[in-house]
Amino acid sequence: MSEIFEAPLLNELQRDSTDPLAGPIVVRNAPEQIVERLVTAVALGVYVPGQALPPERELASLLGVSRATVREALRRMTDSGYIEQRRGRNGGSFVLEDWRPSSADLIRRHLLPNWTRFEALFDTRQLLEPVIAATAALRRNDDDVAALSQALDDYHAATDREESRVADERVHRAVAESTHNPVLVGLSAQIRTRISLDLGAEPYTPEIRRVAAVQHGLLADAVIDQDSERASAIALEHFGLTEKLVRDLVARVRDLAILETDE
Amino acid sequence: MSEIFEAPLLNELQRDSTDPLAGPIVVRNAPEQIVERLVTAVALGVYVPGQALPPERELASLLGVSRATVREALRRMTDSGYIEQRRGRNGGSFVLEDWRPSSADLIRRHLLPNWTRFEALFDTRQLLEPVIAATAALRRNDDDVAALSQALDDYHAATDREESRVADERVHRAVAESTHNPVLVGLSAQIRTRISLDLGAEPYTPEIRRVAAVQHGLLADAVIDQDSERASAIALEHFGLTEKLVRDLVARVRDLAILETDE
DNA sequence: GGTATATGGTTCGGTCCATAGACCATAAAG
DNA sequence: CTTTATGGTCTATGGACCGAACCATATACC
Repeated sequence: MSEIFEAPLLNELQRDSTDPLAGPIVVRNAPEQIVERLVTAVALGVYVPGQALPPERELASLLGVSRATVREALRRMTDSGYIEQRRGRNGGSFVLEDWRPSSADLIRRHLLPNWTRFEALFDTRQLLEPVIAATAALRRNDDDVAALSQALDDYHAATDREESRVADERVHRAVAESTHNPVLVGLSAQIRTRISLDLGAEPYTPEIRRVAAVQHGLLADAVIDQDSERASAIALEHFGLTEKLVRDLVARVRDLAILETDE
Repeated sequence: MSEIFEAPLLNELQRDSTDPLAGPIVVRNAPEQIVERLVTAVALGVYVPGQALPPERELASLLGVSRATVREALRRMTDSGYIEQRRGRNGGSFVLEDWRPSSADLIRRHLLPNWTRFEALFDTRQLLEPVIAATAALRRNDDDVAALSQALDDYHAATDREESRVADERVHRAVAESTHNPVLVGLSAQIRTRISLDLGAEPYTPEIRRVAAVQHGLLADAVIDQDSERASAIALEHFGLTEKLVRDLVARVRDLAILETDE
């Protein structure tokens, strides 16, 4: 009887949710969704630049979709310059280097128009992550401790920017997973992905990496020590820092945009 | 360049988000989404039993979709027994009474199989709502105070169960909106809707209504007084109460299910 | 009573999306 | 130099959604 309720959980959050009938229905194409998943996978570090995605036939089977549909998704990513497709044996769809457009140009084109949505996202993260950290500290078990330590080690072993970014992602995920609440894990991951994607990774100057490294260590330690208050405080500080960085960055770009003549 | 990123915000949260490639791609039909919106609208009290939804042609234009598609959605809702369609002038799609299947039967069929997802939802709500309440207390302005007072008045003026449920929804929404963060408003509303839908409204025995009424008043007062700690504490207690009620309910039903022979 | 009107009910042709499967082209492995 | 794993191309089929017209019915209004 209620089979028609099997709907996605926390969907359509960009709409003004005060009137459920406002706004058009958008059917999300299969290729569209596939692009989103693949891009997310790269953003989360499942595939790194230079690496090949699974072959088309395998993707089709993994995603329960025809090969033509997978190809359409990959075509769009190729067109947008995010992957490169090579033929022949040992061919495949290879993630390109530097496909994150973390330039002032991107910020002007994408970030400024949607600025209010962004502020809400950052705000939500800063409210949510301390709770997640505190909860993680209260609920973490031995497996979580192991995962946290491992993620931290990887983080410190990271040499270049890309490795560092992937390790960063893993630390935050390990914390979220220590809550043992899949909804929270998903929320945290999606907010991170969204911010990371739109920004072209969080601003990762060497200086930031040093500060973040310390904070990650403190955060993980607090969770391991089951000190929920400290975990919460550190998370608040950590995400407050990244928010401040983005605000500074945007402010600078905005000033630049005012000085320049519009293209 | 980045136009392919214009994707829904917090989507696909039911998937295991550790591997972005796991799980099939599901294209969400237009009718499917329309059903979801209409059902949500009723759950939120935009339309009450006995009332007619907008005419098909108007819905089609509102939702930016063809009339055939709207009709398909309404057909499904009719088939499922949620609305009744009447022809002729003054006809329309009328919300049926008692279409919330808050029976032990529903719980056995729907709630028990998805129990882990449900626990995560409740858990998330209990973690999130105190933060929302506290933030609302810190940020509420005079308009919010007016909205809160109005919602509270409506709540106390409510006579029957249905009115009470609608007013309940409005109180919680007024609190969420006092945070001035649309993402939080959406999250809170969607968690509430989902729980309410799957449960056939939260368990609303007269006794609960009395306790909830008091707590709602305290919550609104705390927000109005800008006392974030009290707001947070009351929210924690309030949602802890509803969670406990559901757990008791389910436990009772589960016991019944064990005693009965399976159909 | 009769007519106008607002609603749901039905039908038809068109377009686009996705599927399934076969086959071609290419480059590397063996 | 053959095999093989990959991407590239084509065609046929089914389904979803659209747009628009037209039918059926019950009420409002004259």
